[in-house]
Amino acid sequence: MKIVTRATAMKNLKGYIGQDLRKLALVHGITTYETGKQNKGWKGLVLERLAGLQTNVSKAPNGLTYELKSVAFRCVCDELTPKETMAITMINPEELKAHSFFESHCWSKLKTIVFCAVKWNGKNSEAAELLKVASLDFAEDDGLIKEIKADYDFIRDKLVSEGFDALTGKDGKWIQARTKGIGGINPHTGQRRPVTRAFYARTSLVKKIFEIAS
DNA sequence: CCATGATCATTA
DNA sequence: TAATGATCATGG
Repeated sequence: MKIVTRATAMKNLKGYIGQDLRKLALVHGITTYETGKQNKGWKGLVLERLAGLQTNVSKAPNGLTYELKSVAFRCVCDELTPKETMAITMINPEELKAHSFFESHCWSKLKTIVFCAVKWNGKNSEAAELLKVASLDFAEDDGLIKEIKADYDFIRDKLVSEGFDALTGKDGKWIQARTKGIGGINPHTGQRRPVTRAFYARTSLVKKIFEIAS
C-alpha cells in the first residue's frame, strides 16, 4: 500500500481544480447516479481516488493518514458560502466519555483534514466542479481551537449527565452532534435502526477554515 | 453487517 | 433561508 502524504494529496487534487467531478467519477468507475439510484457519497469517493488513495478505510487514523472531506458550496450573491455542514467523524459514546478533546477521533481527524470545495449545482447535481483545495493548520489559530474544544467538552458533559439521546444538533458553536444513522427500517427485523450520531462542522466553521487556509 | 461517504427533507 | 434531523448507496 502506498502512503500518500497530505502535501502529495493536495498537489494531486490541485491538478483537478476546475474539472468536472462527474467525468472523473466515470473514469474511476465510481457510480454517481447513473444507475438510477443516487449515491450521496460519490463526490467524496472520487476525491479520495484523485488524491491518490486506493480506497478509504478511514476509521481511526492510526497516525499518519489524513482525512479528505468535500464541502458543497453554493453561490450567495458573489460569494462562495458553504451550503451545508460537514461530517467529521462518528461519535462513539464510550470513547467520547473516555477521551479528552485532544485524544479524540474528532480532533485527530480535524487536524489532518484536507478540504475540497465542490460547487453544488442543486438537487441531484449532475456536474460538480472542484473549486478549491485547502489543508488546515490549526496551530495558527489557538483561539479557534479553544472554542472548538469547548464545544466538544460541552457535548461530552451533556453525554455524561443526560445521556446519548439528549444530544442534539443544536449543541455547539462550531461543531455539533447531529444524527447520522443508517436510517430507515431494517428490512429483516422490521425494527428501526438505532440512532447514531456524528460530529459535524457548522458552516461558519467551514467558512473560517477556508479563510485561514487562504 | 455496519461505518463512512455526504445530501435530502422538513420545519421554524 | 438557515438549521436540524433523517436518509441512502457504497465498500470492506
